[in-house]
Amino acid sequence: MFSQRRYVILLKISFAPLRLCEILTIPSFMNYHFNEIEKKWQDYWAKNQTFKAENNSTLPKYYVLDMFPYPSGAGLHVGHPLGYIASDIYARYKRHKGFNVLHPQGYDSFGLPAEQYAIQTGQHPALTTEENIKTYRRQLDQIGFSFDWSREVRTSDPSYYKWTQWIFIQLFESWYNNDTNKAESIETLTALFASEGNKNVNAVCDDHIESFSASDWNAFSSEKKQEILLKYRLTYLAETEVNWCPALGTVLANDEIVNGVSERGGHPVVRKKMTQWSMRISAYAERLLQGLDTIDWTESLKESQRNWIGKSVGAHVEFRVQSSEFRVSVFTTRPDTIFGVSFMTLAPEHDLVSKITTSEQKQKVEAYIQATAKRSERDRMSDVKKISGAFTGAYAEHPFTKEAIPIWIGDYVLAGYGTGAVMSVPCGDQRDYDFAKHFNIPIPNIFEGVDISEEAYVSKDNVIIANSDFLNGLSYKEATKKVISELEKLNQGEGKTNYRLRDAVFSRQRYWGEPFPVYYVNGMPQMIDKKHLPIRLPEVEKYLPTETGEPPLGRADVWAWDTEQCSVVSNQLIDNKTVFALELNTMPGWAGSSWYFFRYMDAHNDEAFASEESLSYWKDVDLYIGGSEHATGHLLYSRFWVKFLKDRGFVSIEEPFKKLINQGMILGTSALVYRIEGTQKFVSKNLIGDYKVQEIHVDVNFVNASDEMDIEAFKVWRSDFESAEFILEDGKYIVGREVDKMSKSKYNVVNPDSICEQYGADSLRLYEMFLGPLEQAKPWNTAGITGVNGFLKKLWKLYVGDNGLNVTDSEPTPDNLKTLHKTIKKVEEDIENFSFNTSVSTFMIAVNELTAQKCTSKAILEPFLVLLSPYAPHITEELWSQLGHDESISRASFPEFDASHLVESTKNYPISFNGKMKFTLELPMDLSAAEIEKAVMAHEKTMAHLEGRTPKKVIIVPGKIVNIVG
RNA sequence: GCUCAAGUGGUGGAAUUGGUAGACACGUUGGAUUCAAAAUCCAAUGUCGCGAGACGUGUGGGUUCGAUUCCCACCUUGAGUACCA
Repeated sequence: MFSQRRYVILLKISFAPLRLCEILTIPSFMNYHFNEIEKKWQDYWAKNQTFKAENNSTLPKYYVLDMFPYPSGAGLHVGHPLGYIASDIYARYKRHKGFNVLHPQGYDSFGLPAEQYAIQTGQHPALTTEENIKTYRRQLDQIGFSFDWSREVRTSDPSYYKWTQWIFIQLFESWYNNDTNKAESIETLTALFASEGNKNVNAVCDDHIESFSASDWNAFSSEKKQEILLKYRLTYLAETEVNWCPALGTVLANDEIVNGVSERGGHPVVRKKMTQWSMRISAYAERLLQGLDTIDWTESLKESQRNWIGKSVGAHVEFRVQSSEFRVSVFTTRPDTIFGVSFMTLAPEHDLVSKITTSEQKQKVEAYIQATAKRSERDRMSDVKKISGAFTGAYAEHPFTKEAIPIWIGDYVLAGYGTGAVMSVPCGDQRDYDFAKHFNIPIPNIFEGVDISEEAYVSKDNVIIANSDFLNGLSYKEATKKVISELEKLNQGEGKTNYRLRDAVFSRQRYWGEPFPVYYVNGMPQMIDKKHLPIRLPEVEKYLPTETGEPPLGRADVWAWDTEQCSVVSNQLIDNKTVFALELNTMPGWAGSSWYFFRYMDAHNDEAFASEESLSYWKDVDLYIGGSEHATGHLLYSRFWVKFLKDRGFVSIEEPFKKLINQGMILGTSALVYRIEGTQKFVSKNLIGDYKVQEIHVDVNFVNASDEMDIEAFKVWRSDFESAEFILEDGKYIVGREVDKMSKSKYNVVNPDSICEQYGADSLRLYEMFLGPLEQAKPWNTAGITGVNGFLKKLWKLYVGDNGLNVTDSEPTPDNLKTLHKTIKKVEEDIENFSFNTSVSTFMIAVNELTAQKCTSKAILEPFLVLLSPYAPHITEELWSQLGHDESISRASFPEFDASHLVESTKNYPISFNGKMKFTLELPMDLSAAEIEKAVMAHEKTMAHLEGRTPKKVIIVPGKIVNIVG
């Protein structure tokens, strides 16, 4: 692993470089020249469109998809292709197994980094994106993926985002009917309104919608109607409190915020009221939850979606506020504890606060509200433990006892969840308990035989309610049922299910995203007619949003859409009599990625996002591979859009991704050198001792497999190290190691280009799989690649000898057959279970065995190539063609496993035990009678324990029972 | 705090209806080849012990003829989530 430079020096000082001689004197076909082979077959595949998938076939379909990449400027490092290699192996395997495989690739090419780069350099994001895609494509091509590039999609391509805009219009023209439990055309809603008003409409919609009759509706003005409908549409415009990130100049969705700061850049985020487009994903909360049970995803991923959806079952309860008209409505999961309520708490932002606060308490309450408003989201999160609050002076009335309950405000109650108010039961909730203790509020105990002197009793299990009138003696379940029915009688509550899932904000104040197909007339949003799509991004002079949040599209004078309607809607005509204005926000990053898997089915369709035929043929993604960072973003939004498209009859599937695998991240192994503080002396790792040293990351390419650093390369690396001195151990400088994320700043990035150059793509593919289990995070270490590289060289030698091809028509020996068939069995099992790492070992063992057996039989060596070809497609393709095949090896079918080649010749030894039970011992033929005797004797005791069980077949080897077969 | 996942040699990791722990690879050591290096090949390589042998899968218990595997408690690490009523 020495650098190229060092290698050149070695060549120079050696006057008879043997390697060159070898190359000069020996015919080239004898050695494994991966560079030539890989180039040759990559060109062949491209030219022959070997992996082009057809939309109709008598073969069964199989759709293997990777999460498409965002083409960043840095290009690929060795961590990126991991998932692509795994999916490629699976796709190639499925082709061998006789499936019509769809395995496409594309780019999620709208996004913030291209825009940031544009802001800094003034270069148009489309240009940098194009450049980056070229680099990605070159890097992907050299790894030998079997993608069908004829179906490539780019989310920033107008012919693609035309359909993203189209789907947006569909969402706008739909509402969610709870009675039919699906989205319907907005026309069915207006028909209902016109015939019976909104009394009987059971829709997912905004809160606080006034009720109206049919005649009211028919009398409403057009604007009024639009305003009402907006509250029902699946994408709607609303003034909501959003996560505003001033540094990025845009709003962020909940899943784009990590620990109170923006996921990208780590900038602070504040709450701000803005008018924004939102997606009514909450309508689908229950179906998104239920659907998880029908798909084959990892439990942990399902769990994080379940947490995100956050279903909680409980009750909605209303408390009258004494001597006023107001009611405080709360959501609780513990209605059974209603007799334990000793106070109520409202979020400081709650609407009622200003209305019910008494004049004596006004000053304190206002001071408290101001103090909490000042604290950012992050501060509020960081001192969770601090208890604070204020008494409003108002009292609520208990629905059953009619006792007065003081109403407090406190910032431990969140305005955004439930109703923003809670009924506080200190004996049953720890936060209520702490609050009560802090403000000396009574803590009545309503649990039988439970000590609450130190903390609240929060468990729902093994609890008997006491001191609770008609609930006494009941369990949690019984009491909950009972109290809900009593509340319903009083018309002061009902059973309710709450979800944590919020509607998703869909507007971004950015340039590099999909424009909305929207214009406004008198403030009301209108969809631009579908025939004018796509609405293209206009040219602007500056890509930066303004500080106040005005989107960069506002700078556009001319919109690049040359239709009649354009001239009507264009901003230039804003002074006309009717005021038209375009929507200037763009869509968020997840818009384009929420449906791209359908576009691959029919990527060039101009009439629809995909034809009905292609949609009904390919249906859904059978296998989806990608990182787990999309658990609550992309994977949830995609499922939402698919369910919506199904409801409206555009697709026939309920879930887009049948099986999903998260590949683990490949980490970098950083190398560290130790500089003695204040000097230019570097001390080798094991000699640090008492020196005070400073750790410095050094380029991993200067370090070999035994952690020895190339000192010369280090010195020329950076000018300030030119005069470096070294304290060596055994003449070597040994570096320290540390595992980090791969990043430029740690100098631990390994580029697939240089790996392909030095060892070849087949080695890279095998090694990435060999590193460890697909789903696990694991550090990269280039040193180990010599192992798989050596394997490929051995493989080549097995097929190609000094005098040409080693393969003959000779009969395979039983040993040959055994090696082949155990390999078939293992590899097939491994691929089906996605344990690609262990099959690499299996191949190595097989090649060693076949080499030792001096196997030349075509009947063995030919099917063996097919087994290996998903993993190492280039070398197998080359050998396949040398064996005389005209067609690509990818057309060959997977060899059939035949168990008879694995079974040792056996003889059954029926033995009886205690004169009653009979066991059949299957033993290898070559076992001597004495050994059998010994085996049975050694397990006399064991047998005794088996007595009384159903007789079984016992397979044993000397000294041990290996298996008990039922 | 809660939820989930995982702890095995110097390193990455094998081993499941409970049955020879450490496959395979890296690294290390020794040898062959070479003027020399690279490459290649052979051998050794869990720990202790000259050896027979003993010990050994995070810790402590349990079930079992038998536990890396199953159960309980704990410790550690990683990921997600966080005042969700």
